[in-house]
Amino acid sequence: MYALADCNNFFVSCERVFNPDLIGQPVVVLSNNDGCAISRSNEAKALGIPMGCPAFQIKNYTSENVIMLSARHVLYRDISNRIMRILGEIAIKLEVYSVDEAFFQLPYDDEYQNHELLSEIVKKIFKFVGVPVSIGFASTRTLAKIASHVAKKDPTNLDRVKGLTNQDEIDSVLSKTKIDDIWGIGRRLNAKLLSCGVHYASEFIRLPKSYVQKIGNINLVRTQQELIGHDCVSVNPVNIAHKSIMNSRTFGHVINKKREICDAVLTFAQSCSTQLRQEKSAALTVTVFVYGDRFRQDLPFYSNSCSIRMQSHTSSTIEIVRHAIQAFHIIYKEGYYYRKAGVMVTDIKPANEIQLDIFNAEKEVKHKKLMSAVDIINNRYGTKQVILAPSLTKGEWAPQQNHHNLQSKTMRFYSGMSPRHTPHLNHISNDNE
DNA sequence: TCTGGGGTCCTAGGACCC
DNA sequence: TCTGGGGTCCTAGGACCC
Repeated sequence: MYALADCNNFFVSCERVFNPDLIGQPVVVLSNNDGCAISRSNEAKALGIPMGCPAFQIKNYTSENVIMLSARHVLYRDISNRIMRILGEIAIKLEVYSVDEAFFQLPYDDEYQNHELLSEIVKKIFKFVGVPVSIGFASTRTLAKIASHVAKKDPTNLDRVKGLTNQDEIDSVLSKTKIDDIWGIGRRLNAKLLSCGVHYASEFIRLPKSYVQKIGNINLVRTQQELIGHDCVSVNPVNIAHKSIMNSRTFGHVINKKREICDAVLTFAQSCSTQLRQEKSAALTVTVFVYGDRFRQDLPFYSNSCSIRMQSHTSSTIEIVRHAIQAFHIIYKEGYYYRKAGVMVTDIKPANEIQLDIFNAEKEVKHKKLMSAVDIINNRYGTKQVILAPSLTKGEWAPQQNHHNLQSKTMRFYSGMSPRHTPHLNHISNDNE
């Protein structure tokens, strides 16, 4: 039996932990740059505000005053960790799937016993963390996901736990589950399946395997098998090293000054390097991309990307930044306005599997020592205490975050954490750099 | 005026090999 | 005039997830 624990309206629920005045109000949490809605309270959903709704359009949905908040991902991560720890007390093979979701296996064969156990854990999480969680369980992860959906949506389900173990009940739920509510079926496959006359999960599971493979690919076949009850989808545990690491931002406004965009690229490259070292990994390829403003009709649009393969795998900030800047100079075009840029590192390997480059061995050893000193200082005194000198500019590109949840008293619980999560502002405010 | 960020996997097609 | 069969690897693009 797999269970899926899913936090309800997670980011909004986190904000409510710190500001109970938000309870009962229509609240949305906005993406970086205060761009669009990424989490909505039930009240906001009831007003018809869709996921991803641009912030400036929210008022079109209602005359009511919707509370909009800038996201604070550091805070959400911290609350997520607390919830995962509590789940870990009962879970067998906990798989943290995202910041607000985790799969795990259950200890009992008996549905009633499992239900009781999960009901207790839901209560415990709400008592100790303050975030409402729904849990579904079934014989496969895909069915567990549907069960958790049922647990969340059913108002008569007071303990927010739902088991889908009885075949008649599974059939009944699948006959009411629209195909785009199935985990693994997104916008495109939904459209394709609808055009084939398939509307509900119950219809989807009756399609011949070969036909499903033709419409989609092997993954869609797996999804179908999971709904039938064959366990064949797995999730990547969150603690294994990434295969790619990306850092990118939409700027607060369009920028046409090369120096400023380069400054952003430099910052992103530094973040990628730091994360690589945290994961004890090293990358071979650095990719930089720049992007215009796709919504501005009055400006010519330009976007491009460039990948550079370095001499050897590395996690050295100096090497990665150097190549990122090189790539940036290749794709930057004078005369255009830019709205977004990013850096990605790929071809990642564990650092201990890297062969020392015979021609650069001395430099690599030096960089390694320097980087570990930098990491020690930044870990002890706060991130970005030591950065590369060229990045000491004003950060014109910094995203906007203008909607604060002003609860300074409770925020002291989280001292040392940047409430606004605008990394660049942190280091310009430190004169002793 | 204002539209996010960060990941994974699969497949088709091209280049290249013998 | 006639031009095979079978592999591998890489990449871009498309799909999905939160």
